[in-house]
Amino acid sequence: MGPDAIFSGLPGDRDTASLVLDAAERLVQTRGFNSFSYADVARELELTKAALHYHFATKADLGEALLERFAARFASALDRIDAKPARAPDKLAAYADLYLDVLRRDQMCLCGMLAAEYRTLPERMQVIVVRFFNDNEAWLTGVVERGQTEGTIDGAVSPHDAARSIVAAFEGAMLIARPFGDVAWFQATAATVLNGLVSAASVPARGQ
Amino acid sequence: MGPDAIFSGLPGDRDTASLVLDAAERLVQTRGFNSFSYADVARELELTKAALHYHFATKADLGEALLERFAARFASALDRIDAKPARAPDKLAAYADLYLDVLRRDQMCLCGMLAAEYRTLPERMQVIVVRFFNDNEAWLTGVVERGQTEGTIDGAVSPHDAARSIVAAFEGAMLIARPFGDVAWFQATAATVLNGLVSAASVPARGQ
DNA sequence: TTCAACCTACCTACTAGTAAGTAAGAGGTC
DNA sequence: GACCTCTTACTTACTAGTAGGTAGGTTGAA
Repeated sequence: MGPDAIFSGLPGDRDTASLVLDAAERLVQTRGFNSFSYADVARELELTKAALHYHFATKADLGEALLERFAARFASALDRIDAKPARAPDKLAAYADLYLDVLRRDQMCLCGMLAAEYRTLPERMQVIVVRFFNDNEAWLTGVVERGQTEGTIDGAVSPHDAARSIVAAFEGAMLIARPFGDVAWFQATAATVLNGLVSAASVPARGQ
Repeated sequence: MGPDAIFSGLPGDRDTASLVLDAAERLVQTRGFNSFSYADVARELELTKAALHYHFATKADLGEALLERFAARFASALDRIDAKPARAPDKLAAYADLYLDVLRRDQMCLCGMLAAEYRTLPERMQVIVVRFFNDNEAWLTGVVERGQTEGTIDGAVSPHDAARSIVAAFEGAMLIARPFGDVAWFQATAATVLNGLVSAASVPARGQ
């Protein structure tokens, strides 16, 4: 479904700046922002550290560019889900697949990783991380609301709370599934959470 | 309820090794394992780095000791919950309070933080982190099972899956609530998740 | 007098970041 | 089409500072 690499930037552009962002992104999502260095990226791209500083003067600039690109790509992934006519549970499943794609590459969600490191991040990066979670919450709230209107989502839960529990569960499931090296851990947990939100009326039996 | 500081080691012992662990623990839970240094701890305790190396020869040793102490303290916190006669939903609420206590200090769960940094950790630390999540899962599975037997937890969900969704949601909620600087974010999300597991039969109305 | 618990003084490796220089090319002018 | 200027995308060689870690000496109490 949809083009691959929605979360992680597989090289579409071939210009150096994009390649730097690609490498840095992968490093952040596997090791963390504080646990990779310009030297790591330089080695990988067979450039010098100074060349990287030419494109991104400081590590904070690099991090910011990373987040901006990620936010744009993520927003368009949500747009793509919105574009298809589907009922809420299917949209939520598609949303889960975004996470799953990242986890399959043994990576953590970029903003999830940066949330852990939050207190050590440059201020402008902090702002974008918070915005990411806000946007997710808003998008999910909308999906849940429409699901309740169409009768596919349990009407007893507040859409806002439901949205929060989805982001929290998905981020947490990713965080934990990665040390376990177990993609199925994420899948089962995500399914359980989403199942709990599905309207009893719209499902014949709730047994597994 | 219960003694304070179940997650974080407020100084009970006054010996240097414990004080080092206390300081390191707080630093890990706010900044991460790779984002604090022996120099940070030394400065705080007004010691030299060499003195720290006397107590914990390497940073890996320090991290391991940190995890062992944390695991022991966490296990005894779970024992304390088990000791009180209470129904499953109350035990799960008490479990949520363990997380809440940490978050109130603007800290991340130790193992949650280390899960994010997993790929950069010394091998022996990795093993303990995974064990922590396994133990949590096992304990929660037991609570959910007993809850289903006593009729307080919805019987339709597999206890194992329910347990996983609880750990995931709590860790994720903590991860996200911290950048928001909003303890209520965690509380609302945790309540939503737990509410979703409570048996419909045991609750008169499910509205908020 | 022994020994735990330090300290001084260091080391090597790495961190982000900078200064100064350069090869290759674009764009305009005569 | 030859010359000049300016830009892009780097390089080499460096800085100050920090990382974890160590060798060897000091101190005070049992």
